[in-house]
Amino acid sequence: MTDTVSPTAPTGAPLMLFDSLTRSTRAFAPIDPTMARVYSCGPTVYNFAHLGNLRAYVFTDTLRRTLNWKGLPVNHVINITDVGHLTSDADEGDDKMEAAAKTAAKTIWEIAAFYTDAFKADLNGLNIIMPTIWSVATDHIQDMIDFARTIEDAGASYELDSGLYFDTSKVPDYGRLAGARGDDAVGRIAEVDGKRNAADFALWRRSPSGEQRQMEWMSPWGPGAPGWHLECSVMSMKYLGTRFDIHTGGIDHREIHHCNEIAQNQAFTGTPDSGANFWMHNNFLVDRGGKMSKSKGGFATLASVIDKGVHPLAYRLLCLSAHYRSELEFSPEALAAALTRLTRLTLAVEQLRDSAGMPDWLRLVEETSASKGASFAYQRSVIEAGLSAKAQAMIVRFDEALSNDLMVPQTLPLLEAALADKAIAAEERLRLLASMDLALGLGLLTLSRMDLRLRPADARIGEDEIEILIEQRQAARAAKDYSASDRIRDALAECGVTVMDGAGIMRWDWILDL
RNA sequence: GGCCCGAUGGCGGAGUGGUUACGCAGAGGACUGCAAAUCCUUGCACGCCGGUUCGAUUCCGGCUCGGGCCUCCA
Repeated sequence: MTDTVSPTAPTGAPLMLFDSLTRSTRAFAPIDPTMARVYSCGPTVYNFAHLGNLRAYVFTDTLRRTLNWKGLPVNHVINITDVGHLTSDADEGDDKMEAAAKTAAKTIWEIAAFYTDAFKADLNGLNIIMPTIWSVATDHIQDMIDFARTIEDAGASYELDSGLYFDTSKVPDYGRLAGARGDDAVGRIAEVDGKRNAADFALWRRSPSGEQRQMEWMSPWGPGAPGWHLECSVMSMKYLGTRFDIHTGGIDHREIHHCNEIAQNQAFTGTPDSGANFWMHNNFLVDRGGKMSKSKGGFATLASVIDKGVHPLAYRLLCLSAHYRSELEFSPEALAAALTRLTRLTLAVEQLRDSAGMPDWLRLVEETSASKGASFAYQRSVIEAGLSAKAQAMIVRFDEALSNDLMVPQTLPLLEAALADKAIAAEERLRLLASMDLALGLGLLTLSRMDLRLRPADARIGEDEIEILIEQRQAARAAKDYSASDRIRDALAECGVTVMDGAGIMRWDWILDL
């Protein structure tokens, strides 16, 4: 899914992005003016992604869509970390994991494949554009060994019984990304005997003698597995070059993982370059207890959200309602609010589509986006051709918010105002929606109200049965037998169904039970 | 223990030295047999104590509370 487009310089307001390394917001300019190169730290695939994990990819997707929307194609790499630490994982008691291992997958490799697929399915559900390249860690073991060797040759490592370690004192400015990271601030790290500096980390973890790991490879430092910081250095450089535009990841990577990655990059290239021009970190999804945990609560995964009858795009909208650098407080109520908001947006767009018919621009957009490859720049040119001055001004404001370090929460009121502004022709409002939604990725042009009616997993009544009861109730109402019609309505409510007489073909919906 | 961040109405969440987005919920109205859905209107806030200032929710200091990283983590 590369963006196949005639490259254009980014348009509109200058794109300002916050760079964690310099802790400042700067104008973004791609190294290669025809293509932005972005690397995103991906998931470790030994379990389902929970909603907090997914927020990172909604963020990355928003970044990518914004670059595209502003006219810049993106070469995007996401890694899949399938080198695990299963031998020492004290995190037991996860039924899903065990159950899945027992039923669906037998080997560690099958488990990785299973959760990789599940992850991709989640991304699909959230309208997240797939990366240009998925890079799988275990496909790059030899690259990692070669990379570590270069670091060793550069004299930035040393060997201990437990493996090959990176000497963080050999690199300038170690820990800059983390802010002043004192070498004495060790806290609760279990010390490894012989480490020269507290912050030193493993490049290669040698298997303990006499122990066979589930995943291990031969190396100049004996059998074992690569240190996990290695993979991102290796794969980002392999696919994007020693210097690329943006590296993204969760804020938890800012202090350690990315510091180590930068150190490796510097030792490898023999330069003070961090490797990326911008380091961007999304903040956490939290609940009242704090950072969303792996196994707590009924809403841990996107699948569980769907099981509740909540459309996954409601979760995307929830993510979009907060800035990526702010913590976002998750609760069933917040999710329900997002679903209601999404529903009303969908309704508004459906009405616009009804009154706008099928203008040429819309047909063109649907054809070209369906047949893949049409750039946002091209689609925007089609959509926005001949917009009135007033509508253009709305696009400008939208662009300004987006360009201001992805101020997406501020774009939502703009979108809603555009949809509701009776002073603008319906067809033109639809154009505004079409353009804005390229960046927002809610899929509103094609989403229907009916799509949002998701059957809860625990529903106890069939749709056919509901339709029959609805018909009976309509008949009773027509006969003015209101006690009968109310009885049916109550019966449906008992089954978790609400009737909506004034809602056209919808007629009924599931009652959310969060 | 070390380093760091946050505190906005019932909930989520923007933003600003002086007129304080937006969404959800609530309230009122329209519609409805009554509801629901929808549409219109609308009340509600800036943790505490000082300081700077003509004026602070916005700047500074302290406090309290909450959270993150230091081990794998989005």
